[in-house]
Amino acid sequence: MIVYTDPYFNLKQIALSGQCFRMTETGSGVFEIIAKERWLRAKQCRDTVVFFCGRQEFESCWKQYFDLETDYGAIIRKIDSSDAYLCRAAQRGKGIRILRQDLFEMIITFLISQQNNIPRIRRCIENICRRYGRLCRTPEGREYSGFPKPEALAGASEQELLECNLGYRGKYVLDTAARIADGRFSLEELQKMDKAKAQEKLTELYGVGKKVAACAALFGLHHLEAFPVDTHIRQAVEKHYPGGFPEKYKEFQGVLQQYIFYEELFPENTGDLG
DNA sequence: ATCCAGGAGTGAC
DNA sequence: GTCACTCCTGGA
Repeated sequence: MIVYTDPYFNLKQIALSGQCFRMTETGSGVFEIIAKERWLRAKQCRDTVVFFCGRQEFESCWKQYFDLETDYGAIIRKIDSSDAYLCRAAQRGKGIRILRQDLFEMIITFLISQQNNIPRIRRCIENICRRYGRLCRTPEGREYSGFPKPEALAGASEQELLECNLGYRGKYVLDTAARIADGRFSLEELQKMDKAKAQEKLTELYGVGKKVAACAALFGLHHLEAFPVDTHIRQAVEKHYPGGFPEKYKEFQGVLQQYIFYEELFPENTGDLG
């Protein structure tokens, strides 16, 4: 087990930030996270997080997953001190980090997220994981399902995906998984691509528009300048930045988007430190 | 009941 | 390029 202390790392805030749908709080401050086919339990108390895993797994997997090498304090210090709204949002959501999640998982996840609510997004994802993901076991022997590989999802039928509760999004997921599985669409190329170009390329996928592409780039490619605009963000930006979101934040505006999102959806005391 | 939720595709103009 | 309409579903 690994003990890690950082004032800019809060599991509860990350869980509420809407970037990870397979992270659940199973007890007070205790979280279980599934990423690809890996499972982790971690417990937070104030600024300290205990990872229930070995040094090797922490170093090779979770340290990177939680982006622990990036200095989020440095990002927050770049916020204009005269911008009271952004300062407050960042202060409240300072424990959020941009997780380095799997690109395919992010594309499918945010395809499902469109015109959808969080509890149902979770259910949809669990459904496809149970049906098409590899069955795995926690160190204690409990079963869980990994996120399906492109080939596994590509082998689904539209009817089956309907049964997984995906609704009209099923055909998007099916076509996208098929194109990635058979190589018509290369995720490897996307990794090497210029950042602006990568988002444009993502929208070539059936069912992927600007918003989903931005989410996939931010959470799956760690392109911090990707700025997903949903209804909440659009309203907040219109209200606080009538001239548009400041250009000076461009290279890390995806992080700021997370702070704004958290501030708008969880104002005041909800979702505070665990 | 109607509306809308963390959108995108399609066709009409 | 910009509408208006539609797509499943469930919760308010």
